[in-house]
Amino acid sequence: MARRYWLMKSEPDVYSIDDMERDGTEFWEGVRNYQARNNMRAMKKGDYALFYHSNAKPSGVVGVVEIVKEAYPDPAQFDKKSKYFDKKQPDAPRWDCVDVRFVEKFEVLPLADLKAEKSLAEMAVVQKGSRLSVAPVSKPHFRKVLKMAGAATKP
DNA sequence: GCCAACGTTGGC
DNA sequence: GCCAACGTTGGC
Repeated sequence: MARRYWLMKSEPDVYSIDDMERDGTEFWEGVRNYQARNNMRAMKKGDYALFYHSNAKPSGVVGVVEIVKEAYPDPAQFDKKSKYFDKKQPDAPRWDCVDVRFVEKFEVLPLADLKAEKSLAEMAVVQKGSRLSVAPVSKPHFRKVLKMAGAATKP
């Protein structure tokens, strides 16, 4: 099965690419949107994802991570102390997370640059009002973004 | 901080 | 099942 590609958003105030680099491997908790969750469930070990900073100055792609563990129930949904605790269904897991490993960090490639690049017009993150925090990325788009970012990672 | 674009909830 | 109200995301 060929490797697939994704984009994962995180607010740097909550969890940044620098945190990712420091931690090396981390579980991607707190996804509370069904479409995003379903995308995570489709992830396979070895897939690559663009690490995207949202609500940042500027927002944009800042690095690459690799999926190292496929979807399993997000422990945060059972944790009363977590802000991701699921009050509605604490006994019936609805939410999943995956484990990701830091691969590369680069200079932020701003959303404005992605929007200005015509060949990326179909990419989910540049669509108006896109709120999807975990989205698939086509191989050509993934390659293009890496190239624009001057990344060392080879798809 | 504002607000557009969604997604979810809940009354009916 | 409809849809208004509400909550959240995220660019600017």
